[in-house]
Amino acid sequence: MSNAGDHETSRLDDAARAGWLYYVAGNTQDEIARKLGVSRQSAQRLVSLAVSEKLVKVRLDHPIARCMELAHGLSEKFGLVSCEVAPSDPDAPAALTGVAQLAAGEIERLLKSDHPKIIALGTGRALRACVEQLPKMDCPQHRIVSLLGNMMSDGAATPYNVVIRMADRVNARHYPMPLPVFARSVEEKQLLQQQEAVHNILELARQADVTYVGIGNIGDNAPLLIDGFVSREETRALIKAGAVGEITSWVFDRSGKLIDGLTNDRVASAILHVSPSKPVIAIAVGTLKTDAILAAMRGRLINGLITDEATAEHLLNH
Amino acid sequence: MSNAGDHETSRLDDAARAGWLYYVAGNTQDEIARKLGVSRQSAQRLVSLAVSEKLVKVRLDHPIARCMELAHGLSEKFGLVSCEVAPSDPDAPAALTGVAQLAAGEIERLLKSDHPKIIALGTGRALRACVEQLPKMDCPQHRIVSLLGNMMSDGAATPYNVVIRMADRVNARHYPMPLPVFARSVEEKQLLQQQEAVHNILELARQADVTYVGIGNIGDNAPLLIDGFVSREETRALIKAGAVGEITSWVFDRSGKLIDGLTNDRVASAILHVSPSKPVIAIAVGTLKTDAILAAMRGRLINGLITDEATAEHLLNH
DNA sequence: CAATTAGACGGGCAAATATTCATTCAGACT
DNA sequence: AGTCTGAATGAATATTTGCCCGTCTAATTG
Repeated sequence: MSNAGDHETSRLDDAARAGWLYYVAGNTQDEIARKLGVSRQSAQRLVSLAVSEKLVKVRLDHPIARCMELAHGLSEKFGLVSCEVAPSDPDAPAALTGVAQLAAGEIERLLKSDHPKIIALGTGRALRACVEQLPKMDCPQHRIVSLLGNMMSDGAATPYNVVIRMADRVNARHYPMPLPVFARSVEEKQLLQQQEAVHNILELARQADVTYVGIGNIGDNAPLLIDGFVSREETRALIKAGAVGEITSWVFDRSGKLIDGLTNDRVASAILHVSPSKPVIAIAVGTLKTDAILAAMRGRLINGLITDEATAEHLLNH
Repeated sequence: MSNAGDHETSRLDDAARAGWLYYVAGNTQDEIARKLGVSRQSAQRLVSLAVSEKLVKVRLDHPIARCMELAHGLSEKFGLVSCEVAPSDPDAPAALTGVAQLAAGEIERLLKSDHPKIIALGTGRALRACVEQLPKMDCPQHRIVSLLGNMMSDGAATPYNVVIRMADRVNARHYPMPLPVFARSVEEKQLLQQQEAVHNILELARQADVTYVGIGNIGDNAPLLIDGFVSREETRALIKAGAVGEITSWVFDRSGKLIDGLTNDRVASAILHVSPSKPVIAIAVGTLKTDAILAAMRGRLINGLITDEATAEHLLNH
């Protein structure tokens, strides 16, 4: 017993020595092997033992480090395939620019690919801000498709038309959806979606390689209400039915399940299709939205998230 | 100006991201390159930037780490070619076993070499304890030579006969010095050293590839006094002449210079020869000895040290 | 506006590191 | 004693990393 213990501790001592020489003194494993009088392989084993035994602790002195940890934590906890957290600007915690730049960077990287991609987009302020950050590019190989109508029910254009703006910037083929966001009735919705053009666009959206969406909360300050898509009475009914958030106007409850009936009967938007190889990434910032974001992640409506530090903190602390 | 600053910070941000992914998340630089959308080379540059900008801090959670730091500090401060620090046992701070094991390990490594080596040894409790830790070995290729006589002036054997004990253990040729430690007079010393055998041994000692010695303090509890080599009056005279320590009975002052006259006139031991390729390593423990050790290092009487944590701390804080 | 120059970039290659695998060795158990 | 087992070892090999160098870009200067 005492022998085994001694043996173990002396091995750990050596591991610590090797770890120190490697990480602190910057020796190569060959040098460590020489100094400790063991073979190079053994030195390597000692170093990796020091790591696996958690003897070496690495810390990163930079605000970004916290963001990386939060992103990692969110990915783990909610099984996301992709998660990025931008530093919050303490002066303007609600500002979108950090997140918008981060998301724009990711999209830009995507667009640089030579392989043709289908990119599906929702709407929303965050997404709009992000598109504004995109540089001029020339990407005729890609296609950008809208997930939801660009009209109000009365035919007016919707305020945050992301697809057209983006296609404009990056010069890609694009497919805005020539529909209202909500049909006036279930029958009208079916009628509209039977049009061949609409059908094709919905099919394209289904095949999208990546999908970026915003997330809206439900309540007095809900985007859907503010932008005039749903009435105050409808909002009340939705809340009563347990609604906490919406993505492309599809309203869902606390567990991320779509609400049956009510406005969802008349939503003309494409339905989301999540799979690990076809990420659906939400861009959403703000503590008001945490319930909606949490629900969307729980219900696997999304499998990717781009947010800011403050929101990420809230999400990890329920 | 603001552009340059922004550029720099965003570069550091990326460096921090890369550093985090590399050191915390354990990604390879290829993966980082893919995730950050840059070339592998750039990812490598970012990681090394994070290191050179001191964004990554490594800490080792193990008592050994402190010892390594102390050893490093001592090497730097006193230009040692070799320095090792053993953890002090808090229960028995004066115990030699930690240091003895460490030194034995180093000697064992040396003995494992196939190249014939000449190893010169002094005496002392520390060295003796160290030799006791050596395992049985078979090293006929090496030679072990004594730096100083193994007799009292009256012909009795000296108490800590290290050479014979060690040669016994490792089965090497050995050369004990058939002399008293101190001659009775300058004339006797010259006479003794003119013997051919003694002359050869001294020459061998001069050529030694490595030399291990103890360090003694001077004073009421000096080994030289306790073991009966010098009298109380001689000790007083030595202290008056500025003596603070001795190595192989050669007495030196605060700055590491050998004392002129007094007992040094009659010392029959070999004189130490220090050079970077022929290290002279002291094995010395105890806060009583710090002055002696400091002096020996200052005067370049030694260029290597094996000690324990507590002593090392004292040495570094003057 | 042209010339110069500092710095970033990526290809290619050598060094360093990680992993696999067959072998050895010490201790446990029959 | 013989045999088994599991850990440790070093050779071989695969992967990863670090660095040099020619090229390119963009900013600065005359």
